[in-house]
Amino acid sequence: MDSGVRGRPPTAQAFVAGELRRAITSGELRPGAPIRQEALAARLDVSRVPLREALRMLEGEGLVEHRAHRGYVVAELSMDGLREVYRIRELLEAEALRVAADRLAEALPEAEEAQREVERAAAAGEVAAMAAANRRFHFALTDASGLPRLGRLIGSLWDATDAYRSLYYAEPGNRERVVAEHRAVLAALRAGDAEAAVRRLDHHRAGAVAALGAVLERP
Amino acid sequence: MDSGVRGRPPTAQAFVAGELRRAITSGELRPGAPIRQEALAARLDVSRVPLREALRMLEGEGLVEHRAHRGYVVAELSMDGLREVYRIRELLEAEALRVAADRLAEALPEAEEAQREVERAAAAGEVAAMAAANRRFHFALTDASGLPRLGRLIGSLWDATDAYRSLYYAEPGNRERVVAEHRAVLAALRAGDAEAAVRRLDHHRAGAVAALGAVLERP
DNA sequence: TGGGTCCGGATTGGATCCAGTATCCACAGG
DNA sequence: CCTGTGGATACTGGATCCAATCCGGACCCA
Repeated sequence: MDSGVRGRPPTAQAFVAGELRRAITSGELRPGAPIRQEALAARLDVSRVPLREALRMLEGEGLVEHRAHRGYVVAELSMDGLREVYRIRELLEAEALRVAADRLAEALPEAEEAQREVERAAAAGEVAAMAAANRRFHFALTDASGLPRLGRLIGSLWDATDAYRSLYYAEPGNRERVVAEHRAVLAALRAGDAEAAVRRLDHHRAGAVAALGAVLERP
Repeated sequence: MDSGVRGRPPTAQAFVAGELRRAITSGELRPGAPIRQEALAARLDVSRVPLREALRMLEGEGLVEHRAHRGYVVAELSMDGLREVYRIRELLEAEALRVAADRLAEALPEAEEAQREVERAAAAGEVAAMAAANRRFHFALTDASGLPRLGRLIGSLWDATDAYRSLYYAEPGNRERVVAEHRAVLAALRAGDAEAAVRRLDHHRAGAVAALGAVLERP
């Protein structure tokens, strides 16, 4: 038995992939930034081989892009791309919620717990913590569908915008809006009204698109 | 300038990825079969490094699965998984068609061309050619939406069932059914009725699920 | 006889080294 | 002054070699 260190991945690839996800979603690596393999590998204390495999994983998740002989770049999102991602999320998350309709009561405690953390982090201005809790909130709902592929797909759509999400959480107004919209969703869920929850999630997303668009259109 | 050889990929990874896709979708590599890296690398005359990166790509596309220190396996699909994939396709392809509604006239020639090839291959019993033409047919429609992410997503859902599709094309009855259903879709498109096309595509998919289910439930 | 342990082969994961390609800049020519 | 060409350089892509892990079977012991 090894551990004591809690859950360090069993392969270097997995470790590197995790670190890169964190760096990208936290804004440490900005969209559009090129990824210099040698430097990164040295920094993480692995060779370039597992780094490259990790980058291929992230490419599949839409977090980075690759061009032959020119290397990897942190994925950028155009305004059109942003709208597309959110439109697809609208379709898939609505489906997830409808499938989960009868099981939503079971998912509620988890969502409420996540929401408490969202509110705490929002008030404290802890952007990274808020992003993480926000994700927990939403996935508590969609995962209740019990459809693993659907969940993974929705997850990858979230990933595609994570790099920007932390940027727009930086503004207090956006954080407050998110908190309020989450509460509206929760209210619908407590009332057992899945369709109302779907509508309020749509509204929530529309707000996010507007705010993200503002972030995205500046340098 | 090099060529003459038509379009051999610029990297070994891309070449290997292409070969693997072909092998999997053609049924040469069966679902559930383990992938022995050394043997495959030797067979394709590359080292294991580009092979592993190619496998990571295919993992992102859902064609293979990976477990640490135990290697890659051609992805298997349960009956539930199959239904899930087709349900998601239903949502996304309907969206693509609706977005493309006004541009469908432009996409028609490509679709009709593909359909001619589908019919030829169906009659000749050329399974692989039929699978390829079938894909061209469907993507002529969805690509008309002009939404690249949506197109890629739908593509990856197709990939997930490709390994089985060629198995069920092996039966003449299934081939004839596909041809007939495609004709119905085309008729709706020629009439400029996108909603009717959506309904007929739904019907087409339902037929596929039934037939695939039969294939999937036997050894 | 059943179960657990330990060893050996096979296979995957990782590091280092080498080759090929793209980019950038200097410089020649118009 | 601008354009195009050539070469230097830095980076990515690939091959080989080594280490770590898993799996099957023999063996020992209760």
